[in-house]
Amino acid sequence: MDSLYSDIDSNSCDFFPHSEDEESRGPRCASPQPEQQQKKQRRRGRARSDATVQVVKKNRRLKANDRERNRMHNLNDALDALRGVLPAFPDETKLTKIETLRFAHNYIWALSETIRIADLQAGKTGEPPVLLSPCLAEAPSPGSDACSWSSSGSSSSSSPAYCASSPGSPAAPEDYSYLRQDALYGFRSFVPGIY
DNA sequence: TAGGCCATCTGGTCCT
DNA sequence: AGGACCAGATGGCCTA
Repeated sequence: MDSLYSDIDSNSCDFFPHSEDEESRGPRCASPQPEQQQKKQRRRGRARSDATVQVVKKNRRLKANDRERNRMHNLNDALDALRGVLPAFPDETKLTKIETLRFAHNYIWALSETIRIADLQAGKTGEPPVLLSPCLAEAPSPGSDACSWSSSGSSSSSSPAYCASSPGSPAAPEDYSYLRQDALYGFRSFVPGIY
């Protein structure tokens, strides 16, 4: 990497001719040459243009690296924003990238299920449908105590517990443990073939 | 020390 | 042509 630039520095006279005229006449620093030296000079001229191309390529690469870095930073910012809207875990450990995506996926699924079951129950009882349980509606804010996210408690992917059965009486926090458990560990049973 | 996670670089491909 | 996107490679840091 340094060698490229050190070449340029050491041969700065041969690079970046001031004009096309000078280019056609040969290197600026060159003195009148016999034929053999002129051939040599042509080779040097070729080498010079090659090196110029190298420099241009190098600059493009550096710019591309910079863009790629920014792109990845944007991606990480978006991932952080996603972590911000997901329920915070009691242990406050930062989710890895893959965990964040998996958890978000399952969290959306769980919310959808909550709506679906609430709709079903509303249809049974004749009550107006409950879109979101009071508990779950408050739960997503990180650090919120409205629904603490217990790592203990029973979890069942086939028959998860919901606190929306009685809108006026939020269920125990343990009812949401399946969310966390399934999000990170039992996720595959929910969405087969996602991996 | 091995394995996981991450940031960065890089070359290829596609799109505008 | 240049930028965006992607995947592979690499090296550093951290943890069990």
